[in-house]
Formats: sequence, structure tokens, C-alpha cells
Amino acid sequence: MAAIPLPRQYPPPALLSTAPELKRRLLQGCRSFQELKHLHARLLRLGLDGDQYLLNLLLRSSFDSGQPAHALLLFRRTDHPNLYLWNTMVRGLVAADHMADAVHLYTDMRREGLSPNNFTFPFVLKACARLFDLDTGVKIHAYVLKAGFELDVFVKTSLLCLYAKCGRLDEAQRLFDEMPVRNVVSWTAIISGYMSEGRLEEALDMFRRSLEMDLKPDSFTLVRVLTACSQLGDLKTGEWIHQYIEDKGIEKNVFVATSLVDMYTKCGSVDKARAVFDGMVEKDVVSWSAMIGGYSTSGLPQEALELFVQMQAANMRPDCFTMVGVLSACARLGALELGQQVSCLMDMNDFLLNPVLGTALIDMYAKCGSTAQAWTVFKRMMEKDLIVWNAMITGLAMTSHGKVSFGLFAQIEKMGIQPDGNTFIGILCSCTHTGLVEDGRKLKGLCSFGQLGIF
DNA sequence: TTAGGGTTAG
Repeated sequence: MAAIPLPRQYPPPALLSTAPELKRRLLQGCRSFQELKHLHARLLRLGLDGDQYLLNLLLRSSFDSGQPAHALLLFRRTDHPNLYLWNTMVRGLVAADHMADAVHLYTDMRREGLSPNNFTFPFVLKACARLFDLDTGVKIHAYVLKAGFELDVFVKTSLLCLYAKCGRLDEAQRLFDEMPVRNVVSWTAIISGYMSEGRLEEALDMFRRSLEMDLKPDSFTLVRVLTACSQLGDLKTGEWIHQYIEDKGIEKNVFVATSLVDMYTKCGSVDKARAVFDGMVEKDVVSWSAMIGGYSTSGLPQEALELFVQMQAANMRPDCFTMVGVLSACARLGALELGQQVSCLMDMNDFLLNPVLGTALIDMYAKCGSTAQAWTVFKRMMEKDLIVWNAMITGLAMTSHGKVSFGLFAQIEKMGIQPDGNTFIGILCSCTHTGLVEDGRKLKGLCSFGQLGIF
């Protein structure tokens, strides 16, 4: 009879009687907050709380267990923490999404008279970038120059990201130009900077330049440039990048492959998207959603629904993105029953709290002729942006509820929401469906259609 | 111990 493998043995805490034992245990990682507290107690009991190496492991364990407040508590109790501990704290707070705390801690560190090193800056600059705190970032930049870290590629790239994120692409480009060493991360960062400014062509130009300089793009770079192609509808460049990936034998991870799927669907090559999708070794919910949504927006609802059936057969749980694609396909087909069935796969609150998902459900009900159900969803939705209102106005208009859609239009105005072209298209649609010619004329008198670009 | 908020929606 085969021996039953015993579970991995951890020494009971009581046996952790020496520093090496405690260190080994801390390096294994904690399984619970309770255990973390126990290990801390052992540290105190053994009089090892002055050992900053062990304390650092304890801090990291606290962050890894999702207990940043506990890490902060331990840290505050430490006399004269060394730079390593400060860095661990700033890094941990950034990873735990406590950006303001990370910046405050950095400020405390400076106040205590400690000099940051090349590791400190990327952590704290990331926090500034996420907070869009350019003022603090600029002060840190001044200190970077003073302390002589401006040549460090990590520090420089972090600064570049800060400026790009805060809308200062000019400064980001200047830093990039003066970098003595550029690597794939710096190139990807500047490409992303151009993309976030909507300068997609220039982002692709930077990518071409990077290749001319023999840079080997990685999956992060490829995802960015494929996204730029998607947004531009630039099939030619997208295909070229795909060929480049194949020629160089670059492994297509799930992110790159999904970006290819998205690029092909957005550029009108659904078949190529499907070929990439079928060739994917690993597919996640994003890949499935991209392909299903791609079929829907390409006017192939039947294919979208067939793929959704396959997704379920593959035991892949749909998310909000999947559901939008599926509901949109049902709306196009007028498949009310199916739409109702699939909507049951989600919690109703998901529809009520997510305006995109809610709109997809309203649109499906309205296009399938069930205005009453569309109305119920609309009334219950917590967050209604203009697109939600437009979907309901159009839905009512299409089913000859012109008066009600006019009522909604009046409410929009009363609430101070600025209608857009789609709102007026919905309203005009209700005029044509209900013969409210005179109301349509009045509306034309009231609103400046020319400005909206409708006529 | 460090830098890229890596892909999908109405």
C-alpha cells in the first residue's frame, strides 16, 4: 500500500527557540494573521526585537498577509529603523494601495535625517504617480538630482512615469532623451505616456524607433502597441506586429494573445482574431470576453452566443465584460428568453451598480420588445450616467412610448445633465414612431442641433 | 527590496 504523504510539517511555535529557527519560519511565510502575531510574540520573547533583519521579515510577512496596519504598528515601535526597513514599509504600503501613507512615510524618513537610496525612489515615486501628486514628485526629483541618483535607470524611469502620468509628456520625453541607458521598461513607459495622451501614432513611432535600436520588446510593450493599433483601427501595423512576434519566436502569453484578439476584432478581421483565439494555450475570462464581444460588435451575434456556450462548457465563469457582449448579441437577435437566462448568471446588484452592465440589460430588454422589464431595471439602477438615460429614452422611443421618453428628456435637463447627440437621436426616433411631429419641431427650436453635429 | 497601473464592455 502506498504511503499517504504527510502534510508539510511546521515546527510548533513553542519550538522556535532560536533566531535561525524563527528566521526559517518567517521565510516560509505566514498562513494566518494569528500565526503572524504568534511569531512576533516569539521574537519579543527571545529578545530578538532589536534584530532588524528578522523584523524586516516580519514586516514583509505582515504585508504579504494583507495586514499593512500591523506592519505600520510594528514599524512605529522600532527604535531607529534602518533604511532597509523604511524601504520595506514604503514598498509594502504602495503594494497595499496605501499611496498617501507611503508618501507620508517617505517624508517622515527624510525628517528623521535618513538618506534614501536607489531603491527608495522608485517606490515613493510610484506612489506620487498614482496620486497624481506632481508637487511632491518634483521635490523628490530635485532631491534625486542633489543626491546623484539621476543616472540610475530605475529611478529615471520612475520619474519618467511620474511626469507622463501627471500629463507632463514633454518632461517625460526630456528625461527619456537624456537617459544614458534605456531598457525595455523605459521604452514601454514612454510609449504608454504617448498613448495616455491619445498620441497613438507617435506611440507606434516610438515603438518602431525602439526596434531600430535593437530593443527586444517584451509582453508589456507588445500589449501596449497592439492596444494602440486597436484604438487606431490600424490593421496593417497590427498584422506587422503579429508577424514580428511569430518571426522572433516570442512566446504569446495570455495578455499578448488577448491583445491580438482584440486588435483583430477592432480592425475588422474577426476570422484572424478567432484563429489567434483558437491557438491560445491558456485562455482566461478576458480572452473569452474579448472574442465574444468582438463577434457582437462585428455584427455576428450568433457566433458570439455559440462561443459563449463553449465558454460555459469549458467551465469558465463569465464576468461583467462577458455579459455585456452576450447581452448585446441577444439584443441584436431579439433573443429575449436567452437574454433573461444569461442575466440570471449574474447577481442583480451587478446590473444595478454597474452602469455599463445595466445599460446592456436595458438595451437587451428594449430591443427584444420588453420595455416594462427595461424600465424596471432603469428605475432600480443606482448610478445612471448619460448613456443609461439614452438607452432608456431610445428603448422607449422604439416601442412607441414617445411621451415617456420626452418625460425622461425633461428629467435629464432638470438634473442638469448635458444631453448629447444620442439623446436627441432617441428623442427624434420617438417623434417618428409616435407621430409627434410638432414636438420634434419644438425640440429643434429649443436645441442647437448644429452644435451637436447631428445635421 | 527597485521602474511598465499589461488584455475585454454599454
